[in-house]
Amino acid sequence: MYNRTEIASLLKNQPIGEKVTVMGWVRAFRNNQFIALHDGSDAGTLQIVVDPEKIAATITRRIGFHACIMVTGSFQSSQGAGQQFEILADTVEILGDNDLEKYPLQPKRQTMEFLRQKAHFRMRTQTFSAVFRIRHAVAFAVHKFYNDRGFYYLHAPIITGSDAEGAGEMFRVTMLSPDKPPLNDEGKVDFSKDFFGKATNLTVSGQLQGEIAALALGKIYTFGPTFRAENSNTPRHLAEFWMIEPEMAFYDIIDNMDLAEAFCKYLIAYVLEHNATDLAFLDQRLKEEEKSLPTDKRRELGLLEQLEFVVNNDFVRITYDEAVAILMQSKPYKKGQFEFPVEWGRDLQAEHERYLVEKEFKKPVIVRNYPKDIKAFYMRMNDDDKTVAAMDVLFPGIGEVIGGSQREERESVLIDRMEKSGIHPEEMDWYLDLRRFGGAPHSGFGLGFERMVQFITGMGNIRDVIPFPRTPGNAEF
RNA sequence: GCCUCAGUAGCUCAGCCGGUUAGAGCGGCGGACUGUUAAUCCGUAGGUCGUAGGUUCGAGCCCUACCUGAGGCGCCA
Repeated sequence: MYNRTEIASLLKNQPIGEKVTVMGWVRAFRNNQFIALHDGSDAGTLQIVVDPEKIAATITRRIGFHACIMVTGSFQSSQGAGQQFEILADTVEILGDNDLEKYPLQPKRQTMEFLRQKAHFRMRTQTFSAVFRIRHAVAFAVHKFYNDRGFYYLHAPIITGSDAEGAGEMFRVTMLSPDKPPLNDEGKVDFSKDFFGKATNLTVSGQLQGEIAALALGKIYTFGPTFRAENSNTPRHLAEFWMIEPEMAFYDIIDNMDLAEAFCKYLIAYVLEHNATDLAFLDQRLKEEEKSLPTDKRRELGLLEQLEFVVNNDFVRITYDEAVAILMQSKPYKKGQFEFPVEWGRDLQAEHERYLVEKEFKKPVIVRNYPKDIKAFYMRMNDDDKTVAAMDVLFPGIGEVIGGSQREERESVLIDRMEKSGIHPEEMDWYLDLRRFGGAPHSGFGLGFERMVQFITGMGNIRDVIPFPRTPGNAEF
């Protein structure tokens, strides 16, 4: 076995004077003498000092950018100013040469677009290793948050047979021949001959299954991949993304909003506490990037300042009615600068949401009680008979990070809403059963995992916070 | 799906009104360097100008189509 020590452990335990072995990749080799080595265990690098009298030139010649090496030597306080510790190398062994004439990465700033094409190498960069360490931390914090509050982790199915989830275009799952599928009497594809005996798709939401569980276990959450076959080409959409969907019995829309706000703040606070070095690097990266922008296009708050601000301030809570009233009083509305009309009954457009979050309140905003006609059938009808108990959490920069609602628990109202939405109640009999037999008031929401990671890391494009992005026309790796 | 912009060396870009042999920085390669921190210094090799047509005496530059990428919008998380 390898008797090696991780860099993170050395920096923590500081075994001054001890002989240690480290393995990792070269980030820089300066003055033919100083190696900056990283092994993924820590955001930073460890300096290795090479004495040319101890290490042969045949070895030092091969110490290049991102070459993999093993070093044995003594751990010491550093004489240089840039770092606290270093290893004085006794031996250096090349574990993996790197042919720099062919290697695409370079020790310099490279664009996200270029690195995205090299997804098998991009995690080696400081930016992406920081992003993916934080992605891990957020995922872990999700489980910790719910576990600590008595929620059960429910594994919703990836392949589903229900076609009424209503959250967007679905990817079909089939084993039928694409050339000659079996046809029924009407000349249409006969999915009864397919693997599952019916048409099946990749899930667009675990909510409906979540409701089943919540009405037995009380409080549950799902956390898994979700698929949307929408032709969405934006920096905020993926065809395959991860979603967290808590569902709670005996929660009304206000309880639901309280949980959503606490959840967002917890995730951010967790990363602030556990990934300070990574965040500091990303904060700096963002500041550098914004230097090239005109002053009015720069963020008002730095990344760290913004995260602290969100954790330490209450989200603004307004109703849809209030949102429309505020927008109608706004300068851009009066000057005719909005592209889309503001009118009760129309959905809020991205430009309207951005005005509320970034100009009017300058903090996260929760809008609730939307007109029934622009929201899904399962959302609970309010007493005014015009709005439903839906809520969206809007974040600066990325827009909607959470969408949720109190669910309609009254069978007759639900059937009425289904019929008006063009959904056949008989196809969702099991869903109606939940109301018929011991139904309970309940609520839930969905949080887009990548959007939250995007907000926390300050990355501009959602494709840069998931290891292998799937978008229209792209499924590499 | 709609709209806008872009594609020139490995990367990031410049290239004037269409006019000789297409440039720079970084990176690579060769060399120097025993305290460097985006190391530095000297030298050097890299190009079918996204693809296919067209206009023209002449196209990196103008026109058309397509491909790819980015941004905005819509759909949403």
